[in-house]
Amino acid sequence: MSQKSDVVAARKEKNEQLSAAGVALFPNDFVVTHCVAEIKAVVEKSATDTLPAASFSVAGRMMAVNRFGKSAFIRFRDRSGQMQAYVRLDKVGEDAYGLFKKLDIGDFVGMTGTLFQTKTGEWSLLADALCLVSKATRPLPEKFHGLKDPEKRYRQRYLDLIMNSDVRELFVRRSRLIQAIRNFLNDRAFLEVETPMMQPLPGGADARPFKTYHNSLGMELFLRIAPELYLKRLVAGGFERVFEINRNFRNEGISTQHNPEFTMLEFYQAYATYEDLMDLTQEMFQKVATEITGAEDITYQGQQITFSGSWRRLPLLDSLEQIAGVDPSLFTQKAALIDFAKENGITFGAKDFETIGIGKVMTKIFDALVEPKLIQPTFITGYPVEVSPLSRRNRENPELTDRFELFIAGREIANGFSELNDPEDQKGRFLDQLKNKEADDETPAVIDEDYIRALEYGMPPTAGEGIGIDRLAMLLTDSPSIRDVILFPHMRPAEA
RNA sequence: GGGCCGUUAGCUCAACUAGGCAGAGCACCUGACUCUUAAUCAGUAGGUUGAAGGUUCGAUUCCUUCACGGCCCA
Repeated sequence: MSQKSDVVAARKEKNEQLSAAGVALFPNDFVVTHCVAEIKAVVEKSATDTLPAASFSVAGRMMAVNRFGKSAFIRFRDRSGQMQAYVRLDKVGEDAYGLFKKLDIGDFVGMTGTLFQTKTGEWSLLADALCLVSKATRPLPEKFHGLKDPEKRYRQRYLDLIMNSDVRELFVRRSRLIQAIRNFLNDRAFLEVETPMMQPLPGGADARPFKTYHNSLGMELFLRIAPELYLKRLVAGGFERVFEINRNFRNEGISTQHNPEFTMLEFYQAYATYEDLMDLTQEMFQKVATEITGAEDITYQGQQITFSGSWRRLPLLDSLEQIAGVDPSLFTQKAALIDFAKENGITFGAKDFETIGIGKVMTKIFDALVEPKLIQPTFITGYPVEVSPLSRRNRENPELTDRFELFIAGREIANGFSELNDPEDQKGRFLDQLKNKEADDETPAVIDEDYIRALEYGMPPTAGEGIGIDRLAMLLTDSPSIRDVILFPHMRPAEA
């Protein structure tokens, strides 16, 4: 047996001894009157030379103990912070001190006492009483180096959170980010809704879905790849401003940018256009960044990024010309454009090569040569109809759509467009999509007729947008990997 | 899917280059200590070196396969 088991076995034996001596290992009757932050606030308010006479009852996890025989310092932590307590035999008495001597780092203790200042000036709790609140049977990782192994940090996130305060703060920040977005949209009369995660037809994006099965209905269902088609049904239903912050599932590769399930904000606003949403997005990011980081400028992986001011808006074709160096005369010559792509090391699947449209070639070139260079927030506009099956056509150039994507730090962060609300055009686009779809049995080869029907009842002109919350969280927490901003990133099962 | 790197005590890491008894710090256990904060001092104990196989008198070290993870690429 390993040492770990020996430590655990030793602690279990100790637990039995404590139980036999009448000590409850997991009581729930300790009454907490203050959290650490509240106690610290009391200290702040008091005159420095006045001892607050009040008594405080506080509970927390023991993170470190310095023992001196008949007294000891404990560093303990609760949700609000960490502080120190001083436990003395002559204050807590023989029984409590005897119990305390048997406690381990990692245990939860409850203490009642008054405040005093140590020789070094640190305000500490002088315990009058101490009890065990919850016993830890496994030892915590080492206090100084903590837990570093990334695999263990992701698999046992609870340990990561116990040991690494920066991780704890990061996830608090993520939570605040989502709250800030929610407030921003609520303030603008958007209604938060929930739409199906399990869908009979996976739609609203181009991605491979996860399949599942409903036993009593005897039917196949798909985890959603996007909520889009349902949210627009709601707009047709009269909810003119809706949003949803929830999980999407895509059955594709895993990387520092991709987790199989990820969090997406989608919102729809009737009587708005994609241009309105660019303004709104800019405002949202500026407000949220200020709220979360305290400034409109951030540093991401060593790069200075500023959200302030008005962001660059660049048509896709112009970006290909200016940043990728594509001669505009190629924009109408598919073969020549493919040659350009190949010269630049862009590969096409053999099947792709026959059926690929010129719009798709353009976006491939864009992905390879333009996207990585868009460090400062940039809206790329005017995507080809071919790659935008749900977007409204541009009035002047019906081969392009009224759509934008937002890029920051070389990554796609958001995607928005004026919605296509012409049911005939929409149906035609769905049918085209179906025609060009690679033959696979992953997804049903049928179109979402009910969505078409909803459009046939009439949907007001609307603009909608999706924002990747995980990627935004990465930016605002300076995290290199999406796993760092997802509490439980997907992992293969550990070896038995 | 491909390339590179990693996996050694509960945790953080040595030992591998050039094969020769697997080590340290912290944690644990025993003892001392009533102002420490990586407390200190003394002592004890803790290992299937990710798994399987191969080469060898001898493998943590070299080779092969596999598992899991990290980074990069597709």
